[in-house]
Amino acid sequence: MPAASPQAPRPRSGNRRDEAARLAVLHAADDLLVEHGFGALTIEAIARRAGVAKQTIYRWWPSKVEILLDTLIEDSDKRLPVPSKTPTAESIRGYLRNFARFLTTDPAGKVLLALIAEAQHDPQTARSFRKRYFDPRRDQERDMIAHGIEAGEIAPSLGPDATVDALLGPIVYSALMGASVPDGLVDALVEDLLTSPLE
Amino acid sequence: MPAASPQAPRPRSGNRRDEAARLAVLHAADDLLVEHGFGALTIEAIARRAGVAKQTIYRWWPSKVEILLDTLIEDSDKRLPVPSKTPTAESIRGYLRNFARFLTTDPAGKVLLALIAEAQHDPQTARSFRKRYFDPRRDQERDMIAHGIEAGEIAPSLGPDATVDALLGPIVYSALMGASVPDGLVDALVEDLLTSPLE
Amino acid sequence: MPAASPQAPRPRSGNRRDEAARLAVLHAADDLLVEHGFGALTIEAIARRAGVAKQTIYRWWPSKVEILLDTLIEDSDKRLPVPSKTPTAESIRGYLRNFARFLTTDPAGKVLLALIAEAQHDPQTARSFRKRYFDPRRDQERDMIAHGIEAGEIAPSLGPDATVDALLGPIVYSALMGASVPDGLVDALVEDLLTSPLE
Amino acid sequence: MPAASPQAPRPRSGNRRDEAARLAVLHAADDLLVEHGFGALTIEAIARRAGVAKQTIYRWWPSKVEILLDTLIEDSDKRLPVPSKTPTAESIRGYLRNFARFLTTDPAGKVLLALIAEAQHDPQTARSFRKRYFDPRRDQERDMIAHGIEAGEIAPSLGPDATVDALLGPIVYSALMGASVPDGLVDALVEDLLTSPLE
DNA sequence: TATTAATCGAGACGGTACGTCATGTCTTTTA
DNA sequence: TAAAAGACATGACGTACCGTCTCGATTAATA
Repeated sequence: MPAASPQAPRPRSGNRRDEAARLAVLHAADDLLVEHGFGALTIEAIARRAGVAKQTIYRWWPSKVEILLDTLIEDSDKRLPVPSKTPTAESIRGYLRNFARFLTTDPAGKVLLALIAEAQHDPQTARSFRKRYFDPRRDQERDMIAHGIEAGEIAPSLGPDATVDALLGPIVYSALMGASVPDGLVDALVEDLLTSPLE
Repeated sequence: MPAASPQAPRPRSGNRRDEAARLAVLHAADDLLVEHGFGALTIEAIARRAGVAKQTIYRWWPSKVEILLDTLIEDSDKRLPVPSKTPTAESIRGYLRNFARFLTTDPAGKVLLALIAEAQHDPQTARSFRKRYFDPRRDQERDMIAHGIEAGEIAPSLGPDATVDALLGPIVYSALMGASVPDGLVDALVEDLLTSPLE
Repeated sequence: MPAASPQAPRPRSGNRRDEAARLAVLHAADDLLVEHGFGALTIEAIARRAGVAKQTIYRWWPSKVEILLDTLIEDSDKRLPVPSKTPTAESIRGYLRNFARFLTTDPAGKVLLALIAEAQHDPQTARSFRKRYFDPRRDQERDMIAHGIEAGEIAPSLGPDATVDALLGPIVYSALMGASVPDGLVDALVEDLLTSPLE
Repeated sequence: MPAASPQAPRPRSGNRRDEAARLAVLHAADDLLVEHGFGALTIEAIARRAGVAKQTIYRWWPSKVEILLDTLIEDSDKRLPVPSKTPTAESIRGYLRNFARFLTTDPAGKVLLALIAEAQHDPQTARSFRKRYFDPRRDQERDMIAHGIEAGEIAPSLGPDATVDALLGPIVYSALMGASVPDGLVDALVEDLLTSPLE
């Protein structure tokens, strides 16, 4: 009835995948990362915290990175949507500010930074991260810029892809270096990069 | 001439620190990172490869990160100097192009990316990286921009610090995502960000 | 059917303790002690020789001494039984001769000597040795003497406990000093100590 | 005059062997054994405690066992002399009582027990222990018994060597097992073993 | 009176073993 | 068939000592 108090052990599942176990793993991974850092994010610790057998994790996820990707994709779809219609300089600036906030404040931002980091250490992570997170999102961001150009809202001197790098790069770079990202930086980037020098 | 053939074991040092052992460790760490990735970079593996006892590593370095920092600092001082005099848009573009090349091509660039990554995973690494590498270099980069402004060579719309982020961020971001960094991106960044919109 | 050739790796166990691993450890420890001495008896060497992970040893035994105690108890129950019924001077002499043979000839005797030795070096070993081996066996030996007295078979001038020391002490002492223990010594001890001076 | 306060470091020696260093090593080894057990008796610890360089120890002693032998020989010559003249049952009993006291109470007794133990673990120790300590002392003890027989003071049924084993064995055995050695045991051994049954 | 030679404290060095931890695979038991 | 439990082989962790070595200083005997 009261749905899984910590005392009463989650009921064993039977022969279908146990959704409660899946969620317990995702939350445990998220919590461990935020609370104790990537170093504490071991399969053993996740299993311990989730109250789940290691084998259950290995059965459904090939690595801890995939667990993080699951949480990241879900969270960033929810809290960091790419504006898809009416892409104006204004809405783009809004996205960038949200992106900066996400990276520096949101717990899910820690997950993104951790995955960017882990992708440097491990090629399989790099592949999976690009395929499941980065490439789809980059496509949306590129489209955002491209549509803005088509609509005459913006006139960057760089191509859409390079423009995305030029806008997001500084934000990510600052966040990686542990610095905050002031709104002024975002505003100035939008000003300098999205407005044609001829205007 | 005779000087340490590979057969003849490196002469034991005695009372003072053994420079040969120090270099062997630095090179082993560098090589392992480049050849087999950060995952293979264990103290045991470094010791094995360098032909050095683990204790010798622990005696002189508090962590493998510090070993990498030693190599990075040495290499980037050598191969990625920040232009200190006559900072013109031209020389700044040269530095940025060199930076892009360093990050994407130079083995030491892998070290830098690995350290940026590891700094996300471990706060102590973050501290050490900032203190020993990032902060001093950032100071030089900021000065480069500031002197350029004073000399009237450039007129960015952002402050010196933000300008550095805006220039380096996209390069780092692209490299982190595994992309190459075309000269065109660098040139356009310089064009858009260093030249006053009024000119 | 052919049951674990050396090539075919021992089948992994699963949930329950692996009896094959347990035996492999006991035999490896025994063999190493006999072949290369106590100095070669390291946990690493036992694990290596048994084809077992160190952790498997640490999981089940708190120290290498306990491994030796396991083998000693099993072996001495089997090959050095204390005569429990009809304790005559004759049967006691038989036990003492067997004891001398065990100490000087039987591989398990080396284990006993090693444990007596290690008990001098380490209090925890001393405790464990007394509790698991010495005290129970001493109880049996004392009973043997006491029953012999009750039955009128022997009439030692010392109490049962001291009689045990007086009989076993010289044998152990000789063995510790690397000397053989001639039957004559045993016989004379029995003659002098178990027979009442009045007879 | 005040001779080496702990603050003022012992003066460096120069060309000749430094007697102060030698004594410092012997005392440090002794103290460490008594205070912290054989396990704490490492060359490093001895050097640390003695305020001496490791090399100084290795220069003069081939192993820590030889250090202990040095102290043991000196101490037992002083505090456990074998009665050399007028060996009566009485003086022999006195020696045995002293021996029991030495083993169970005297710090040097700990050294003897430790060496007996270590001799079981290491053949080189066994050789050195026999040659430097056990054999010479055994010679004296055998002579003691033999002279007593010649003088008609005692009439053991065993030969001199076996008599020594029969007398000392129980004492050593009890001490090794951590038990005290009551005077009664000694007296009874003397009574039973040194007096001819015919008397 | 210098020089030589041995000793000393100090401590770096290449190693081995320690006892702990996480990995990913496996098996048993329960539902 | 899934899941909890947990044993297993593997291998890295960071620490402690091992025994060897080289240093610079000290001090006594030799030249």
